[in-house]
Amino acid sequence: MGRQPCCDKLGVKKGPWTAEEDKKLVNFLLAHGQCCWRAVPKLAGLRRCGKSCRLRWTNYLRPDLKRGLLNEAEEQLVIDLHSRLGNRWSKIAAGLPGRTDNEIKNHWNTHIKKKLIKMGIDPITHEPLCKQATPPEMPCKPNNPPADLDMNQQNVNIPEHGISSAAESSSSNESQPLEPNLKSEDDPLMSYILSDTFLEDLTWDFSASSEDSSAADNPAEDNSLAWFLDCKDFGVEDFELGCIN
DNA sequence: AATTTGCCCAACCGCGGCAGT
DNA sequence: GACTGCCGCGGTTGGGCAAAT
Repeated sequence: MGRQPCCDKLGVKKGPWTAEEDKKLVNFLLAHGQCCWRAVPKLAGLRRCGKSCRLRWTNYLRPDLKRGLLNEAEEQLVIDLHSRLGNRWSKIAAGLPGRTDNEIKNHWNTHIKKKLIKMGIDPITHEPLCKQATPPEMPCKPNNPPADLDMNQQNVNIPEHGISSAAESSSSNESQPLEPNLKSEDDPLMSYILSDTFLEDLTWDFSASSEDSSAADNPAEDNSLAWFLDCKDFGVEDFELGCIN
């Protein structure tokens, strides 16, 4: 037989994460590290599947993440890496410390792609659109490049090989810091994580996990204790809690 | 001021590769 | 070697928000 399923389909919460869930997950992972995603939700006292926890952690909660929009240099680097790697977002993200594949993918789809198209560059091949079998409505050259793209005209130097001038291109737009980056103090959770209180708070508080606020509202779900006790199902004893000290 | 429209991004879904049994 | 499950990845969705009307 194979392994046990990663999560029970029943009773697994979906949708947006609450601050309380974030706190539990961060507490757990910072205290014990990432060992086995399947086990994390139960050990952390969360009604989520391991996959969801991993995603939340890697895309949002990791302390080493940069917050806010990609700057010009990063954007240029993404374009360059994409021209060589294609849609391998995880590989691209590896070249931008502190950025996630999801973030880069989103930024690409919402910003960069449109910019390139407006500039007459195919966002897939990175070739000028006029070199290809262009749709009739697609101009070879941007007829009226929007003013807000002027800054990119000289910057987006689609590379055929090697990293293009990301560094120098970034300097040309320093006067316009797109948007203020989200500061940690703006985000209650990140503020909490970075605070001394958080570090002092790193306790193995399983009792907290058993009091799910939603359970109080819904007696049918008030099986948190059973849920937590269920940990034995995948064998806490077998699970080498040596990684959890 | 109320409603509509469009954009952005966090999160979910499904698949492929790898590893355990 | 076959089967089963986990992990990681890329694609997609939908809710929230701001701008436009």
